[in-house]
Amino acid sequence: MSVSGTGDHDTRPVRACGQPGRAATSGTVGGSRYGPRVRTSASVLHLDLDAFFASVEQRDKPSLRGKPVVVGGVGGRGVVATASYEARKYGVRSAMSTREARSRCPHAAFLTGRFHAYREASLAVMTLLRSVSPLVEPLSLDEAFVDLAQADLPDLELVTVTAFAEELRQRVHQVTDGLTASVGLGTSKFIAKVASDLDKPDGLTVVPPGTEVALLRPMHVTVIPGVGPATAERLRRAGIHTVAELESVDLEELVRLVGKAHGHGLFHLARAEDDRAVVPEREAKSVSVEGTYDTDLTDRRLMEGLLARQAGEVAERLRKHGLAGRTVTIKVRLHDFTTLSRSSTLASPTDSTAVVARLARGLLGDLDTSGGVRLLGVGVSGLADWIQEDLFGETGAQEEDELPEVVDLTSVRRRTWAPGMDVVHTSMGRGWVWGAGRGVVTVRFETAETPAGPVRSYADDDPELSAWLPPDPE
DNA sequence: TCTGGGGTCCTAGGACCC
DNA sequence: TCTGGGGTCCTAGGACCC
Repeated sequence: MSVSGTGDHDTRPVRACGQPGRAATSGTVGGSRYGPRVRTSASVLHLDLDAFFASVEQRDKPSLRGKPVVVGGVGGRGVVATASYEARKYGVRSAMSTREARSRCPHAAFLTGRFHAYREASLAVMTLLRSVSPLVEPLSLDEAFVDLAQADLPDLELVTVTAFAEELRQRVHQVTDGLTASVGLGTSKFIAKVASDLDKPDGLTVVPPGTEVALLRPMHVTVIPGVGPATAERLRRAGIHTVAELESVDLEELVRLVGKAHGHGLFHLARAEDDRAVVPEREAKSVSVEGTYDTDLTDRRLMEGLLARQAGEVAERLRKHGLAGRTVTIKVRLHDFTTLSRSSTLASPTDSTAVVARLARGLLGDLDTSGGVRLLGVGVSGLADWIQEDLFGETGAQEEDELPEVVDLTSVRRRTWAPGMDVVHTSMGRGWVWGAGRGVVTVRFETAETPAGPVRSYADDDPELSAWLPPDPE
């Protein structure tokens, strides 16, 4: 265990937050998620499992222990997801191409991921953390914040939280059958996360309240989350390298350099001002599937087939989670790595393979792919679950006499769907046309179980829908 | 034959409405 | 009436994170 930032108690005015654990709201800066109301105790914990994927492999395969292990894509265009500490000695790093990792460390074991095993280990850790505090915010399979102000502790004194964190690390080791974790403790998410990085692997770092700024000042600006290569380069050109230098730049100048939201964020984080709450259970905003192919694709029919398959995977995941979305986006990376996206938004959410696939195919049609394509992807965003989406259900179902008059099916013509007027029959039963556009018809069903919905979208050449339609009069 | 996959958030311009 | 804005939604692209 180490305690950072001895001495040098800076005189930064800290506005005390009466109840240390209370979920803090955003600061005074309009729209910014950061503000000066920092906790007075080091009650935010950040836990990071060390070299997670590689460690799971070494745990499950004793022959790999003590040896360089690289987990990631093993194909021609694969990259490293995690390198064991033995492999890092040879310069192997996350996000490096597997090709380069092989040349740096040819004798390493190169493995594709066993995500089932990782998910299982992750679940064991997250379950442990949730048994300790209701406020656990996972960031990925191997990382989480824990709000100790909501944990069952006698107080939040430094000695108390430190002993608690040390015990927690040991319990992680037990429930995962030997994995190690690095832990940071601080007065905010930002500081806890910086702290967990200071003593890796298998370490604990506590940043005492009041010492944050002194800790950060000599560090490079890239310690700040959100400062990646592009932002670091902009700052470098302005002569800003360290947090101390960043702290000396006024807000207007920062906004001019990196934009409004980012500028406000950097302004506060450079002063260790971060009152973001630990938020458990965030709702998904999008679902997507993408793939990079070992050789560039040139055959349009093949691309359409691959997109259709991805559309099926996306739609299946949507249905599995009871979600549906209105916006379908395709992603296309050309041979020269230029990346394009095209999207289209429906009148109402869909979880249908046929609808997503059809839209994806149409969107691909807008693009020139003659030079070859290395990546294809499909995503759905604008998510809502059915119950939330069904606004009529919220406000009360439409009464029978408010429903539009039934239109004689023989008068229905494709491409002239009239929302609220036309009635169609599908395998789900009779429904009203709810929205129409871009070759997609959205239907709202009246059933005994769900008087006001559900809503479902179909392509207008979807067999499930069109089988019931009268012949096109044209 | 450098450069994954799953996400989140932000920006900027145009359409459209009041 | 020669000249508005503000708000929201949509689209495309980019930065960033693990």
